[in-house]
Amino acid sequence: MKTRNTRPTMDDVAEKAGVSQMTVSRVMNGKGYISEEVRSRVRSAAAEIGYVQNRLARGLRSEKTPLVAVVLPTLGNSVFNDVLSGITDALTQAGYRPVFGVTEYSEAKEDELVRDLLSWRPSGIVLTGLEHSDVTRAAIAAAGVRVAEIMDIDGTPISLAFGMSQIAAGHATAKHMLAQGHRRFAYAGSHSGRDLRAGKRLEGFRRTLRDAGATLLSENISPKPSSMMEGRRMTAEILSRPDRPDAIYYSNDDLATGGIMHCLSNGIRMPEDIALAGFNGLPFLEALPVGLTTVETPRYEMGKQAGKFLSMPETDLAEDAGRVVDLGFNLIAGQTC
Amino acid sequence: MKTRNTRPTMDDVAEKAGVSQMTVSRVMNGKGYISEEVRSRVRSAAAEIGYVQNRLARGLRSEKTPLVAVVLPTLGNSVFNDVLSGITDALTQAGYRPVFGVTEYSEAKEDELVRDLLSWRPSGIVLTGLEHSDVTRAAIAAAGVRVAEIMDIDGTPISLAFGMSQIAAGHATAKHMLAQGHRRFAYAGSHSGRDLRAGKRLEGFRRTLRDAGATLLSENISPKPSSMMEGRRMTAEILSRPDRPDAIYYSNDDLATGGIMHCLSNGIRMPEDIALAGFNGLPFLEALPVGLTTVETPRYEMGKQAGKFLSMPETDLAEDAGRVVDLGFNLIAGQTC
DNA sequence: TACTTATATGTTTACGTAAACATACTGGCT
DNA sequence: AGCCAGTATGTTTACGTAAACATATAAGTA
Repeated sequence: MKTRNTRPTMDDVAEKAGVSQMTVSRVMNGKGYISEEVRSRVRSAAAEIGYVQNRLARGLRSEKTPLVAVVLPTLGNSVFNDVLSGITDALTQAGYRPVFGVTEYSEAKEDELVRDLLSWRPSGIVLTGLEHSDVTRAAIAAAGVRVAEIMDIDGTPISLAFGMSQIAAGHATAKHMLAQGHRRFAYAGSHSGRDLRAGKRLEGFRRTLRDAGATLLSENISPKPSSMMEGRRMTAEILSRPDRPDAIYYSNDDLATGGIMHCLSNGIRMPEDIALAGFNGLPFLEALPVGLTTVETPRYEMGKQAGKFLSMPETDLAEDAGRVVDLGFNLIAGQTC
Repeated sequence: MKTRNTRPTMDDVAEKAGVSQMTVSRVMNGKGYISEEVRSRVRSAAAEIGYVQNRLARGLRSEKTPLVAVVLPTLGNSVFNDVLSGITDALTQAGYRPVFGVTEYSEAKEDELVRDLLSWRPSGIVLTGLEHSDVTRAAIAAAGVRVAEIMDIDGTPISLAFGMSQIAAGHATAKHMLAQGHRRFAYAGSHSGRDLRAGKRLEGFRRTLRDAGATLLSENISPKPSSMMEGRRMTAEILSRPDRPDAIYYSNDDLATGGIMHCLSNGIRMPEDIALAGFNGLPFLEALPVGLTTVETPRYEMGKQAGKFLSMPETDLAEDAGRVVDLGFNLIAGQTC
């Protein structure tokens, strides 16, 4: 008799139920033929001794796990909260679990993180954006996991991307601002410009201004993470310069909201004195005294669809390779421009 | 010779480097004595064939994993984004990874989720709040994992809790509102009242009103998740009743912000016509036209400390058992009461 | 009747790793 | 010279599970 003080295993359940370990395995996983009588005997034996399966052993033996690695740049922006929420909902529904980490917009950290997450032998991985190092690409290819890239569709995905065109969003914003008669622009971004999606929006924005003959006076990039306070500070600084713009494009709503705060506190009229535009379409904007012009994005949906894709029973990946699912965006014309 | 098309293992690295598998293991984990020469040979062999360790096998053999299970009620509230962010930061620093799931404020789902997460043999688990079923308690005890409970300290933790007194927060808010001369109150909550922390705040609030002889006219609980829109709707409804309160206590800032929106849209003055108070102290409140009276909580810090605790090298758990770390809160007196 | 087929269970083995237990070679110290 | 401690490696084994391959009984079919 074994008086181990380790956690009960299938062998313990088997002994208790008077069957073989394999029979217990079959009952637990609902595979193969099991008589009702044995099934219930095993079930109650398991319950009685408090058996909990060991996923490590299961994953090792079966060479697959119900894990999906999730790589996000940050949790400091509620955008990724929505994305993660979508992913989690979809995965949970299918019995999968997310394991995740944040890169803080650093490629080196992404490499490291992806490598680490792959060591759990997940069946899928969610990456943010389409730009990834060769190291990461190689590691993913070698691991043979399903991949979903989210947020961006301007480029060639490894497998399938769920997102929207960041360039088009920048373009749309510029077009809207130009249509309101603004000609002298400034840009305000954060994270030292390491946010590549923001960079693409700026690219689309810049190009559209150039085509229209308008000027982008300055591109202001803070090394800090984005926040309302930082947006406020940056706005104050931009507006204090001799070469004053008549419109500011922010890389996101947090910064832009800081801009609104600065203007309200200083009696600067929007859009007469200065026009502002943000990006994301966060819910709290509705409660602001001034409606911010912004671009609403299907964040939850991106996560949801990516999660669904990764938790789908094996479909033919080849046919999806390089494809893109454009979930679109929605320019919301507010009162700031 | 083995021409497998599976992923490379330590055996493959060992063969390539001309050493034993155990030596590879030692190099990878930096344990035991290894000569510089062999170390570099193994390293380059591993890099060359793209070896990635198998954490499942490692965890199975060593009977421990660098995983921490995280159980949150929802991701639909940015509060838990901050908490998760703190947890993730602390864990990542220590080389741990979070695996998580959401309960949607359901005890049954918590039981199921905890059981599932424990099957990964995590070394620790983060739970939200102090109320857990016997099933969950038993499973955790049997698993022998370290436990950190967050958000709440009103009760007896399984091991160690990082949070603040929800009851005291409700009390403080009531005290503040009473001091402003309000006497007739209404409460607005969400999630069908399944949010137990909100329940405790209400309890503290209710008790304080009673002690002061003030009346709580109605407790309005929406079955929906909290959101600004729902708060707005509820506020409209509460204010349309014959028995009109002169103050509303909301279970959180989202609902309260909806209240502000309703008042602003309908020319209802705050606090003259109606006083409002929320809970959480979310950053976006700073950008609202009216400063909401609320209670700011150390969300990130709760997560951070919980994560740190769980990723600490084995400390004596017994001495911590049942202890509580009160991270406090901060009542912010705004313009709404 | 013999022979398939469906049902129900058992036995053996391998998944990749690290713990436990060898083994062997160095150099310094008695 | 003999011995011990430190350094550097190897061999065997077990972690808990499920795949692969038996085996056995009952029921249906040629």
